[in-house]
Amino acid sequence: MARVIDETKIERIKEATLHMVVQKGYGGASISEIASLAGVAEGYLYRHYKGKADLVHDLLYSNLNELINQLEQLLDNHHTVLEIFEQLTRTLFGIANVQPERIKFLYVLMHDYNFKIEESQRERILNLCTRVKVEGIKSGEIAADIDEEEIYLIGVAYPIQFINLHLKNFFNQSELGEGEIKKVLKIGKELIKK
Amino acid sequence: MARVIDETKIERIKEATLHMVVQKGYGGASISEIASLAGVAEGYLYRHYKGKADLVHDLLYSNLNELINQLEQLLDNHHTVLEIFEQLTRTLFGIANVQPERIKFLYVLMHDYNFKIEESQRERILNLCTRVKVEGIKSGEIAADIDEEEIYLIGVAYPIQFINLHLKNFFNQSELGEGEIKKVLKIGKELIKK
Amino acid sequence: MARVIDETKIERIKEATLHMVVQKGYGGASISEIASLAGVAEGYLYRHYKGKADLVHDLLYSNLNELINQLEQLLDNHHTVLEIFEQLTRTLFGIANVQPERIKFLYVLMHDYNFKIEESQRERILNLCTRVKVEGIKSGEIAADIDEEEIYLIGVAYPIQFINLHLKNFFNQSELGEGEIKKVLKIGKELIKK
Amino acid sequence: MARVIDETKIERIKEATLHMVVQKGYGGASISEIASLAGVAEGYLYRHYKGKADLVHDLLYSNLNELINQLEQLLDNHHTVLEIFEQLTRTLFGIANVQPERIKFLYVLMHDYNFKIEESQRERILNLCTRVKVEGIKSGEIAADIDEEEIYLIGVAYPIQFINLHLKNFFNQSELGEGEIKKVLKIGKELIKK
DNA sequence: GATGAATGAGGCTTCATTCAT
DNA sequence: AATGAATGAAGCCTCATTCAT
Repeated sequence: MARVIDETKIERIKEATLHMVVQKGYGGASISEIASLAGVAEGYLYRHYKGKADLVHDLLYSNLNELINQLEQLLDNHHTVLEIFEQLTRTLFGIANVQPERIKFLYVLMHDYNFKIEESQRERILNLCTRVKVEGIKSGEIAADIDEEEIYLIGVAYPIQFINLHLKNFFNQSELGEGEIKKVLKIGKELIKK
Repeated sequence: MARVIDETKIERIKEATLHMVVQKGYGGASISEIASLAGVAEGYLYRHYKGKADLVHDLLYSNLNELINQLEQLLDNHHTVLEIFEQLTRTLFGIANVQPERIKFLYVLMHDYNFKIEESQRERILNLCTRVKVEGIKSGEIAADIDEEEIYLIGVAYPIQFINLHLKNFFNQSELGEGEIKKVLKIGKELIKK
Repeated sequence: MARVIDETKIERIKEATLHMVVQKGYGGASISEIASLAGVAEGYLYRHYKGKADLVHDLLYSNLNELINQLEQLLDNHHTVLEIFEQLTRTLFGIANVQPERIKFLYVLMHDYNFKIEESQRERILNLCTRVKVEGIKSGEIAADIDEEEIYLIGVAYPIQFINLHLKNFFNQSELGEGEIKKVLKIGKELIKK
Repeated sequence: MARVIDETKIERIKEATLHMVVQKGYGGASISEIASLAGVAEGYLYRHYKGKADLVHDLLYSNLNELINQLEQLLDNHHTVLEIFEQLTRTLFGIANVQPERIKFLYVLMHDYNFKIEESQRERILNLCTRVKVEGIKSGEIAADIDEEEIYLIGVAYPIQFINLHLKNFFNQSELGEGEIKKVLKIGKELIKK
């Protein structure tokens, strides 16, 4: 009877939000700009999100979720730490090359002191790191004194940092090819004993 | 005499700004709160800064400057890459323990896609990395294929990332003692060949 | 058949509107809440009313109409002023005990400077007062200098005021029993000479 | 040094608020209309009031306060219930003739189910009624079974109701002269026992 | 020089109303 | 006939900035 919800609109809102948050940060991204960029009425947003915070939170949550899901699958299918690090890095580089703003978005919000990651997601990340640690120690790939934090820093934070440095052209090297993957993996490999 | 009072005011404004930006982010920090925290009239601020952006920019610039100066001195006095990495890490941890907000401030703004570091500062950082690279290769401490970027990432970005992960209690480990320094240096050491 | 369903819908809309206006005031009552409370589509409302104002206006009109009709019947069946006052008060108390929201609704809107009572209804009320006055003077129950206004104030406005003061617990007395009816009537009786 | 607060602006805001609330009710009165009527910037309001509710609340509070103060003085200076009622009525009529909107304002908000009078003020009103009751019973002017509520209704609510009926031209009698005072007092007198 | 009163553009949000289905 | 998705004007409010004093 009534119009059907136009899913492309919601998709456009998400894209526009991602874009604006990356361009101007959470505070600088305005609802009116997001709406106009998405080609949607300002008020329309509020039919799907409680407000700006909800919108951005939701977007962070789902992006992170997708990433975590990929990581979990990755852990299910690969068993050596080296393999895992490599696949993880390739995954992140893959996103960066196809949807650089998605990586920027995660990067910007993960470094914002006002945006806490959902507790459940923090726990899932922690669990992933524990799995890597346990399997790595069992197989003898990594030393016994390596902890989750280092795995996270080297496996996730470092590649993201690396990618964004490139996207920002900080060292005037904007490519993100096989050579860059190698560079990132080099650090990961160092972590692995012997 | 009048000058002295002024300098105190400017100093208080800088402290207040640092504090508010860290607590509430750039967008959330309001001029009126900053002024009242600094015990200064709102209008006074505009006699010294063109506006809020200018104020924060200036603060980022001077904080970064101080840090870069310290790094330059460090390079003048220490010659092995290992030493440099260690002193650098100790410097950053020292700041984190005494003025955690300064580290948070740098962390937050360096990751913001709005706040580009001054070109001159970027160059100075680049030069510092080049010096480390050159001396490291000359002394045989690091491999020939290491580049500035990696030195920056491992020597600066990684420790800052590490510190902030702790300040955020992401892995429920908030201490920043000798043990944590060791952990950070371990990665640095891995970079150094054989 | 379809008609029957319609009537229920309209009825439900009226109930929902009454409820929401009483709970949140005219401005605070939203069409979407009213529609959802009535189990009706928002758009449906606009097939029967020009808008929110029209809806509420109509509701005020019909409620007032019902009350005026009751008063007219009352006047047809009772002849002494005293009797009329008593029956009138009992009628109002009756409504207040069974449908307190109806009394609140009338109370709220009759005192709102935006909602003018329809001219035709004002005239009917005036006529009712005139009838009471004329019959009262004829029978000698009330003084010749009593006018319509006083009859309205004492017979209608005063009881409604009294009831709402109780519904608001202004004097911490929320009951509306025989004792309260007596109290109200006492004032009415005073109006009646000798 | 800086500009001095322009008290006339605050005064104009108060007047404009009173006016708009009377004309359109609390919900219908908009900040932007109030500000423009007062000839003041919209944001200026928020330097003195937390928001719209605070502004209107404050205005209701102070208006009511002034009235209650007058009533308290009145009670201090006049001792028979009759005198008190008369002076009270004259006071209210006086306001109505000079500042009709003040009376309308009180009338509108006292009948709004969303605006509760401050508890302290409710208590002061209650105390005033108690004083009248006690003194009236002591002097034998009023019956022992009269309670505070009736005193309030007859002494305050009834005159206000009466005045507003006139201001609304409900019975096409807009004058508020000596004759109308007499009419109101007649009801009051009835309350007083032989 | 310094103050803080005042401004007003622009932010977020609500909601009566329209209209494609 | 009925729905409810979509709109956008308008509401409340914040706050960087200006400027009279």
